[in-house]
Amino acid sequence: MSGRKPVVALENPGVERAAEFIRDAVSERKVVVVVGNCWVDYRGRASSKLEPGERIVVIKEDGSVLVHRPVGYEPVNWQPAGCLFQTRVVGDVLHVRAIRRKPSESVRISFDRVYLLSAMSLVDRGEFSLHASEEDMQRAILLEPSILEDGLKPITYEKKVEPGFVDVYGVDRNGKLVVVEIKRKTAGRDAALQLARYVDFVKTVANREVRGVLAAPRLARGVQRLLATLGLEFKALDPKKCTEVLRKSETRKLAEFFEEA
Amino acid sequence: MSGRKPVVALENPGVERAAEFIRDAVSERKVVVVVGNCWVDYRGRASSKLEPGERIVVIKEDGSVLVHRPVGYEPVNWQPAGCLFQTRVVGDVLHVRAIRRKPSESVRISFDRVYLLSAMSLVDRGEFSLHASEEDMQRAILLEPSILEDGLKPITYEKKVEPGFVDVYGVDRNGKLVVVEIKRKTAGRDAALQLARYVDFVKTVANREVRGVLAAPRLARGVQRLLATLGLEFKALDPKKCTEVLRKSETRKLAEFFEEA
DNA sequence: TGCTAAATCTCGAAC
DNA sequence: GTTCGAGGTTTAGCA
Repeated sequence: MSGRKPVVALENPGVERAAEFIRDAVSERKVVVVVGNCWVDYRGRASSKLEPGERIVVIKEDGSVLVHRPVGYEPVNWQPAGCLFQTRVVGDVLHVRAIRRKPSESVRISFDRVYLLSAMSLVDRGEFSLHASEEDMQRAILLEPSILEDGLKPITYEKKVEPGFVDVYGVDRNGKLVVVEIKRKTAGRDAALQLARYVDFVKTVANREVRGVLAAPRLARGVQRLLATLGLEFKALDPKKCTEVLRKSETRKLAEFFEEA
Repeated sequence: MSGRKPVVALENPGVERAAEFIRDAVSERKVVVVVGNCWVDYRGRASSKLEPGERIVVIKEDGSVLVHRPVGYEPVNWQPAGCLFQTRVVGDVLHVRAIRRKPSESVRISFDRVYLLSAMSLVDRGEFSLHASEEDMQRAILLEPSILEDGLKPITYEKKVEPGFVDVYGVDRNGKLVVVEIKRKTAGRDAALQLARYVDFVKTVANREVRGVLAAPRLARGVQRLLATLGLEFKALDPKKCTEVLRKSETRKLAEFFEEA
């Protein structure tokens, strides 16, 4: 732990020193950050020219490049992962060129001054998750059933059936019963089978046709076919859209909703 | 020039020192770059959680924030310009919170170690231009006339006529003469009137019917009606599509093209 | 101000 | 590999 030095930084290196440093760092798959006065020429899907100014340039270990001005969310120039790099000095100017195949394009960044140059070996295994709880998604459907399908009218939720609880239970625009199973992330075979059991149970109790709808951000591989076999349906439901619905209707309470309906 | 120090950097500052440094830099509207081990919680249009890992965080002078992992073009977390910042230390953890109103959201970045911390006053007045010159668009039409309309056959280009030069001059699928006027951006009334003059000239010389086509990314307001009045046509032509055509056919030379035709 | 269309879109999954 | 669709999309152009 104490032996590791994740970041090495140089202040105001000459362009020759900087070129050497960048070449080494890129070949060692390190992340490189360069702050300096530069201009940029891009040619590929489109073409662009950026006149000189002071910017931050990031070269990542996967070969992606970002040129950031002092303002703005977006990079002014960039290149996605997979670039090859050429670094060389011509006169007093350091040229860093990122080359990409398919589509064939290149970004050339030219520095006449480098203020800060650093190379880093970053360890980042942290998981990233976008969440919207299953309960959030359920509440969103109850508040705004049209996000699932037009004309859907929820009757109850968390209804007890044989094997467990039906997430949402309602009637579609044609008066047909609908059982909805919600998954907050990719729905697997288990979700499909669980829904099938619920549908079967409701069918025997109600003694009429029942639709089964699996609502999830996406389906796992092969589950679409399984659903077809089971006579069930899939409806893509974006957790973020649910969060939006909740935010917009956060003044309306669930209780009020059912009173109105 | 020699007195200006655009970038100040600290290596391995403690979190207390880092907090103070960031507070000062942000209040002075400097750009701040932090490299360290951090985790991120976002709540707003959606919600997200990023487990600990080593990343690069950039806070720009306009109040935008970027959290970059060691790979990938896109930031894993971010916030657009206009954020307010809270920086504080709790225990041994440095929390930087970016708050945005409308939509109300916040990103909290928590560091337990900072490897590199720098603040910079960058001067960037350089102009950025995405180009596809009018000449590029002309060459694209000559190489691939179908991007304008099927069956179009160019005869010459830059043809001298009374008031100037016709960009492209050709014959359509029905053998009718066509005069094309190209504009690389929104075409205004002037472009329409210029085209009208060219068409009139060619009509008097050729003594037969002549179509006038204005090729541009779009029309300014009211120009569509003016074109109709003048008996001219508009064809949307995307500069980027032209660049694509040129890239795909860059081995074919213009001369060869005319020899083949 | 809100909507619509484009972006050097990027990114990932399905086919 | 290519195509298709979503994104905390963002951003720019108009009604």
